[in-house]
Amino acid sequence: MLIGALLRVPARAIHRRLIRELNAAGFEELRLPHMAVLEFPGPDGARPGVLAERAGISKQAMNQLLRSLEEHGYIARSAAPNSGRARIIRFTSRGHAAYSKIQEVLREIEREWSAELGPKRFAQLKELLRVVWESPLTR
Amino acid sequence: MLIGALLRVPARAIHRRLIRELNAAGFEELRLPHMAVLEFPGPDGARPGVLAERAGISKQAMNQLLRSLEEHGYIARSAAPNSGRARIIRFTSRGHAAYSKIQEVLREIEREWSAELGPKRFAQLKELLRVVWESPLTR
DNA sequence: TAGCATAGTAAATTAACTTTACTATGAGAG
DNA sequence: CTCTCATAGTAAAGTTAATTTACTATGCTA
Repeated sequence: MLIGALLRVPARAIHRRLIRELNAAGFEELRLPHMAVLEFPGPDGARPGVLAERAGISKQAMNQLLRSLEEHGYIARSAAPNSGRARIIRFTSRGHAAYSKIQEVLREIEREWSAELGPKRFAQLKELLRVVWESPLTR
Repeated sequence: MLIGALLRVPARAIHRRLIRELNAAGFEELRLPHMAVLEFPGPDGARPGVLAERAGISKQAMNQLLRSLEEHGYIARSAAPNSGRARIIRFTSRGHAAYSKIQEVLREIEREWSAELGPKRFAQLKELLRVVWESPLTR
């Protein structure tokens, strides 16, 4: 089994479960594409262009996601201080609640994995992934 | 850092690199959605409905991907033996070549990761991911 | 053999992303 | 100072990809 499938399958399982549990928790408008905005480290305080780059989509596509999230009351696009053109994304309270829910589900998933692998091996797994993350490999 | 981001970011990096290198190697029609068909363990010998379930998309969506891949000469949809309605997907030689290219790129990525982490830690990482894979966690 | 479930397909619709195009701001050259 | 050019953000149009709806053909079983 090559590394592609080994990473892809669990990553996708987590993604789908997040959406499912968010929808069940009352955040019904959230679809998979919205996760590009909400996932770690979240949009709060960031600028649209930075979010687009993070997510690996165009600024225009990000703008559509942001507009959608704004219409549904998750975020606000406000003018940045000290700058005429820059914008800053801010969570509304609903946005904060959704983001907290995501964290909560992820922590629950971590508990489950930890139970399955044992705490020691789970910590090892996270540590190895962190090393990969911080290396130039993922850029 | 929670497990979601730790898995998602490298998985996406691999995904994008695969597309990039496939396109550069002459498989120019392949887009990201096609990967749902081509990624491990590949469509060869499988039935459309099974592929759809694997990829987590509807049978209809899978059918569109298969038609697109058929039009571009990667696969053939042939009637399954001993059954009137079932179909079997078969790689053409071009499809085989693309699939081999994917394997090749993945092995190159594994070499890079192995060099970065060291062979021992890389083997550990794969082993831990394999345990996760085989557990009920990813279903 | 009638009724029903399943596999596969297709058309229409909806959703999501890219391409193209524009405005406004800011930075630097002259 | 002001002209030019690069950058941030946005929007509309067009394209691509997905779902929803609907249908045919096959096979099972009551």
